[in-house]
Amino acid sequence: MQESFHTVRTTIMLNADSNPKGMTKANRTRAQILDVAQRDASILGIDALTIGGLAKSCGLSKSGLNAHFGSKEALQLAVIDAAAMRFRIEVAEPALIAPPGRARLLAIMEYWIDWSQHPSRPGGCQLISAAFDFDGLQGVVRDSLNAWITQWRNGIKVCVSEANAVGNLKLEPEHTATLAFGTYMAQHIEWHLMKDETAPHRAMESWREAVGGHQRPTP
Amino acid sequence: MQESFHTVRTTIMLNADSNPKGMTKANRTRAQILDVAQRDASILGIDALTIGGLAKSCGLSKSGLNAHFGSKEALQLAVIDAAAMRFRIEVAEPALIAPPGRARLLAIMEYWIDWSQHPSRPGGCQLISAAFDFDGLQGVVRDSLNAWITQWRNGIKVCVSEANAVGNLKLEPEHTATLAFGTYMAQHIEWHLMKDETAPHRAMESWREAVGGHQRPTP
DNA sequence: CTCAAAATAGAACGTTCGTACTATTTTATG
DNA sequence: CATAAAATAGTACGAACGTTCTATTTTGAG
Repeated sequence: MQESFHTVRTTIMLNADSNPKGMTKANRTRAQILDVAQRDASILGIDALTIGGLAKSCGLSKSGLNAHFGSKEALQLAVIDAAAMRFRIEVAEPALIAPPGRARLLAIMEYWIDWSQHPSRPGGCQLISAAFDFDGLQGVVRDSLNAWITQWRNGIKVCVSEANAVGNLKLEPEHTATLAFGTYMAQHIEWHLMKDETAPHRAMESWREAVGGHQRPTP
Repeated sequence: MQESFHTVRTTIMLNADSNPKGMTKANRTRAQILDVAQRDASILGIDALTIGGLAKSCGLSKSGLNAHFGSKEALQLAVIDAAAMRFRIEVAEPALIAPPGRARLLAIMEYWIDWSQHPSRPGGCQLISAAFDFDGLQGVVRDSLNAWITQWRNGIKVCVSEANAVGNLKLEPEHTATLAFGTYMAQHIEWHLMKDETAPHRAMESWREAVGGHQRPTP
C-alpha cells in the first residue's frame, strides 16, 4: 500500500511538465507538513509523533494529513528523509565548502553542533534521538535511520582520510569518526538535558585538539 | 496522589519489624515488575512503556500492576530509579574496586560498556535512550534523568581528578567526562544500531589512549 | 468557464491508552 | 485458625490512537 502512494506521486511529478516547478498543491502541502513534523519530532521524538497531533499542528484534518502518507510508518520515513535532506543542506554541504584537511574536519563539527542547536529544532537533533529510540527495534524505520547515520559516518571517515593525505595528520579514520559522533552526542546531552551552556565550546575545543590542534608544522 | 503511594509503602516497610527482610508480598512483586519493566524499557524505551503491555509481560492484570505505582509517570520514575540502582551495582561500585587512577578510569569504561551490552538489556541502556527522549520535554521524569546522569558525570570527574593526583596525568576533568560519555554513546549507537561488533574494542582502545596510554613513566 | 481530477474534511471503525471503582482472592497478624 | 488488611482481578470509562470510507471542496488543464 505504501508503494501505491509513492508511485502515484512520482507519476504526478514526472507528468507535471506544464508546471515548471513540479510543485502541485499536494507537494507544497506535503513539504509544509514535513516542516512542522520535523519541529514536533525534535521535541517529542519521531516515534511519539501522532497523526492527529501533527494534523492539529498543521491546521489540517487527520484524514487530510494522512492522505499524504498513507500510514504512520510512511510518515515516519518521510520525516526521516526530510530531516536527512536538511542535514545535507545545513551541515554536509556547507562543510564541504571548507578545503579538505583539518579545516574541513573543524567545519563539520561546527555546522553539526549548530544543527543540534538551531531554533527550528527546539528539542535537538531528531535523527540521533530516533537512533536511540529505534536501535532496539526492527523494521524499515530502524533500517532507514541506520542507513542515513552510517552514510554520514562514512562521509566523516572520508574527510579524515583526506585530512591525512592533504595535511600533516595521522588520524585513524574509524577512531576519529567514533570520536566525532561521541563529541556530538555528548554535547547534545549536555546542552539539551543538562542545560550546560559551556558544552558546545568544550566540544569544539576537544575536537580541535583531537584533529591535530597541536601537530607540528611540516619540517 | 503519588506521595500517598510512597508514604504508605515507606510506613509498611518501617513497621514490618516482624519481617526481617522487610519484604512484603507487594515489595517482591514490585521488584519483579521493575525487572521486567527494565527489559521492556531497554527495547521500547521508557516513554513507550504501557501499563497494559507491561502487565501482560508480567502476567498481571492492568489494574493489579498499576496499584503498585498509581500512575504511568510514577511507574516511569520507578523504572528510572531501579535502573539507576542497578547501574550503581553493576558499574559504579565494581569500578570503585579498582585503585584510584588510570586503572579506575579504565574499569569505569569497561563496566559501562558491559552494561550497555548485557543480555538483560537487549535494546541497550534504557537511561541514555530516555535521556534523548526526554531532553526536549519538561517534567519530573526529565528532571530525574538529568539528576542521575549528572550524578554519574560528576562521579567520573572525581575519578579523573583522583587520577591526576595519584597518577602522572594532566586530564581536564570536564573534557574527560565529556569524552567518556561520548565514547560510551558512540559505542552504543555503533553496536546497537549499526551492529558493528568492533565498536566496544575500538571504544576501549580510544579511551585507554585518552586517559594516558602513552604517558611517560615518572622520571 | 467547465468539469474531471485532486485534495481535504468529516464521520465512523475497532483498538488501546491511562485511570478509577468495585469485587475477590491472598496474605500475614493476633 | 480467624479475620482484618493487603494485593490482585475485573470492569468500565472517556480519550486518543491509526485507519478506512464517503462527502465536499479546491485545483488546474482544456
